[in-house]
Amino acid sequence: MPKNKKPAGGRAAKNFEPRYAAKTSYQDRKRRPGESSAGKAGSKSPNHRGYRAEQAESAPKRRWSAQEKAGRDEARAIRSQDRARRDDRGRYEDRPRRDDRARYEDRPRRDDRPRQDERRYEDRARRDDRPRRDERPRYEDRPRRDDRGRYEDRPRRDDRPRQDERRYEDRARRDDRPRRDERPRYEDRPRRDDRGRYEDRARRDERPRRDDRPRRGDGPSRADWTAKPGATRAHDEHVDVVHERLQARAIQADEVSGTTFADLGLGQNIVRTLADMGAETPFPIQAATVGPILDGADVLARGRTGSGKTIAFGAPLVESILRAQAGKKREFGRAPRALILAPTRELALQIDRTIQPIARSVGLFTTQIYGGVPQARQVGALKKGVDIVIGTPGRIEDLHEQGKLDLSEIRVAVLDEADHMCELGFLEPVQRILRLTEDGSQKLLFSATLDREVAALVDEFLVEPAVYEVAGEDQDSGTIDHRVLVIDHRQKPDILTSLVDREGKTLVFARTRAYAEMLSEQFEDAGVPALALHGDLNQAKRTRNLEKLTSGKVRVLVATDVAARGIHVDDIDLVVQADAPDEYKTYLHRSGRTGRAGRAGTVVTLVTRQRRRRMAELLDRAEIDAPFEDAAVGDDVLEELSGRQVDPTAG
DNA sequence: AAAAAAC
Repeated sequence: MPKNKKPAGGRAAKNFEPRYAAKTSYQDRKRRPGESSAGKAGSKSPNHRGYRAEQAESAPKRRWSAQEKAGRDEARAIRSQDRARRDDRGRYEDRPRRDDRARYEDRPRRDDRPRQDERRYEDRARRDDRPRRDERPRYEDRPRRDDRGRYEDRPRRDDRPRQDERRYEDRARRDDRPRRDERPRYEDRPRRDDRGRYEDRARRDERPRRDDRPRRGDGPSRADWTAKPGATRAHDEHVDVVHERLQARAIQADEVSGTTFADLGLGQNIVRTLADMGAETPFPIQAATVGPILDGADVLARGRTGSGKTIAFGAPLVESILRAQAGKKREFGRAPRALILAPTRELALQIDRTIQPIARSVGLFTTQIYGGVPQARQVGALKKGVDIVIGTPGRIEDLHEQGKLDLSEIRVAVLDEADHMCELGFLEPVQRILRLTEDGSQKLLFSATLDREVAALVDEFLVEPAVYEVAGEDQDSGTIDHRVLVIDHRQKPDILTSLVDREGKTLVFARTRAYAEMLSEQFEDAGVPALALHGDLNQAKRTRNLEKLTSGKVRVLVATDVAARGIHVDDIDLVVQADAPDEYKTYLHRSGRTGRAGRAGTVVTLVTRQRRRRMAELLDRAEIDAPFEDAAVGDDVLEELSGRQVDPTAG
């Protein structure tokens, strides 16, 4: 394949230069240890091979000590290893041809120059011809570090706002920047007043309070949880902060039934590709958001897990970019026009798998930009030019800082799992990235759990955003059967093994990487093939293990919350939470790995007696009804949940 | 507190 040859040739060509440069290090070999490190303060400990007594610094030239010889031999050994390694790089064929070199006869005669190993120190340029060692500025006399521009004296950082401290208020005023009017105005759309506008959302106090609704048990009220956002309990326990829900314009499912993707404004090629992917007619969330996105509005959308959010933003995004590019040539090395940010690499990869075919159907290119894999391919794609970048914040910032990713022409930016992207650790990189996009770029925020947590981004980046959701589509109305097993802690391993020993695909969630790893090994040992998915694995393994679950080569995957959000595997029919989640949102996302696109699924959460109440509170916040039942090893409930036949004669 | 996210 010429494709393979090209990079190889390129590498060889590149190596050509450094090999000549390598001569320098060959010359280095003539140096003796004493000189090469002249002036440097040797090791202070007498037993160290680099040890040089203080007075050696100024002492007259003398013979090599045994110690120095040993040091020299060792240095030689290291250098010859280096040489061997060098040889591994440049291929023999690529090295300078023999004919290019001076012919043997023409080279200095053997006798004219000492052989490498015979060359003696004395044969080198005479001391007198060179600056004498003692005449050279001594290390001590060289400009002191302190004499150079001191860090403190350099232009103060404080003179300009630090990147992460730069506040929205300090930025160019909106009015000073290109007007948003260049985009199709959202106002021109019909039914504008029907929208739940962000600004108009019902104020907290005006809405029915959550505690007015039927509650399970007597846990702290929602008001208690939200009264002081971020407040901590007496001990260092994590607090499941419940953010105010955004009021949305609820799309009635029947309101959009009968609508087609074409009706929504998508072009023929895209519609056909969607159909090929199995999306014949739009899901409600898609019917709700495609129009506004095509109109250029900033959109917040909440759609139940597995409700088709990726297409809801992906298809109109491709259509928008296509329209904006209309009539323009596809330039080599063009800057990307759309950016999709995701919280995990797996999710970024998966989004690309959905969007790439849609984009390609109209001649647009996508690329994944995420960490854990070599940059070269990603940079190569960017050099050729892509239209849509899909990735995770770290690598995107990295490539931007390296000048390899130009974000200045991004006109549509999407945050998938937007509320998660607003959490500690994600928010700031996301803000920095969004600030790099084109002024007035369209922002789309999607999540199954979209709440006021995204306020930090909404207030800075979104203009008159509308919130959409599908009426009656909260998590509890879905196709998922929620169960809580109250167990004895000591039986947990056996109960887990019993649950996962089944036919269907099972996703097990563990709180830590170590426990996820441990559980997968435990299942293996018990004869249930299982793999792990967590951040301690290299990306190749992560990708492979998830793929093995998708393809069915393994039916049990034990994961940390890296797999909690967005990951779509068609037919996971059981989710087991080996550790109960800390946050109601985590519960919703984890459980959303099953019951995708209307399928049935079961979520089993294991809790100990002590955690019972906390779990009840969490489920209350998640607005999920789940029966609690005691379970022990061998109980029928384990058989039932795992889908194994319960023996009717067993009583 | 853990997990994720860059080399």
